[in-house]
Amino acid sequence: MTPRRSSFARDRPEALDRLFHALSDRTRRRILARLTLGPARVTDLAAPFRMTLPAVSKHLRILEQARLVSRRVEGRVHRLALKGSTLREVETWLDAYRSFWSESLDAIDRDLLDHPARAPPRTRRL
Amino acid sequence: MTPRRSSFARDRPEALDRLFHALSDRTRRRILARLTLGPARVTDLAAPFRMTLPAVSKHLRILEQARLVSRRVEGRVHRLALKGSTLREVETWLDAYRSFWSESLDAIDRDLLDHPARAPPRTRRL
DNA sequence: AATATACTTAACCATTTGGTTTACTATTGG
DNA sequence: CCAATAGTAAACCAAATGGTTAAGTATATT
Repeated sequence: MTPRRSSFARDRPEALDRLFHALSDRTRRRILARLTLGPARVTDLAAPFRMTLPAVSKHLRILEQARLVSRRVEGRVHRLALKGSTLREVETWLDAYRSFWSESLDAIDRDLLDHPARAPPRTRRL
Repeated sequence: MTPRRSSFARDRPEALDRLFHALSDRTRRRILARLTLGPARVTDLAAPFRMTLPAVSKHLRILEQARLVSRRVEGRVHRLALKGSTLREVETWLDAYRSFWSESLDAIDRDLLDHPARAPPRTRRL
């Protein structure tokens, strides 16, 4: 078993993987927040951070590969801009789960109501 | 700014970090999708996957620590359930960016309109 | 032409991740 | 009591992550 498949299940980190992974780092989220104010150069984006420029450069590449930012090279300056449209993909993914938080109960609670385990079977009030 | 901080910025992976990281794995997203159908036991959740039970167990722990699933131990069975309410936190985070995709243009395009670099300054049509 | 500026690339490192196998700890059922 | 079942824990491993320093490549500036 485990048919062909070079190594593990991490062959090609599909789009959502890259997207969520890009968002899972606080530095990268701060960069995105900064970019809501408008496009910026790499040096400017790096300024607020205590890390070196190459470190920020890597973060930007990750954001770029996740399609969360776009890059325009103008001479020696790289101008980064937010690609808000990609965040809509997160929203789209979330859509499938929206009903699970617009309902007032989490699944576990619903389950409790359906099959009360040892709790008194009276209607939950309060 | 950025008060004492022992080593790097990875002291305590704050809630959003854990949340997005939990979502950045395809296996974990599939588990969440499965849980929209209702609570399930570990073995059942593991069944569709080609990995071992301990591997799934680890994924579940990550989802649990991200507060995306809740666990109820009933005898020797662990019953996992979706905690939809946590996904609302992702939605809340996304709120700050909503205007950037409801507008028809990405930031880079807006910037092009504001400060046309070398492109002809005529109104973009098409 | 020479220097400064704006970045990236490369090589390296410690830690984390996602998987494995091999124990181990409950519970449940015969 | 004994065996099967449901799951975690521990030890290990290769690969990825997030950072560093040092070097390299263009483009501006003087």
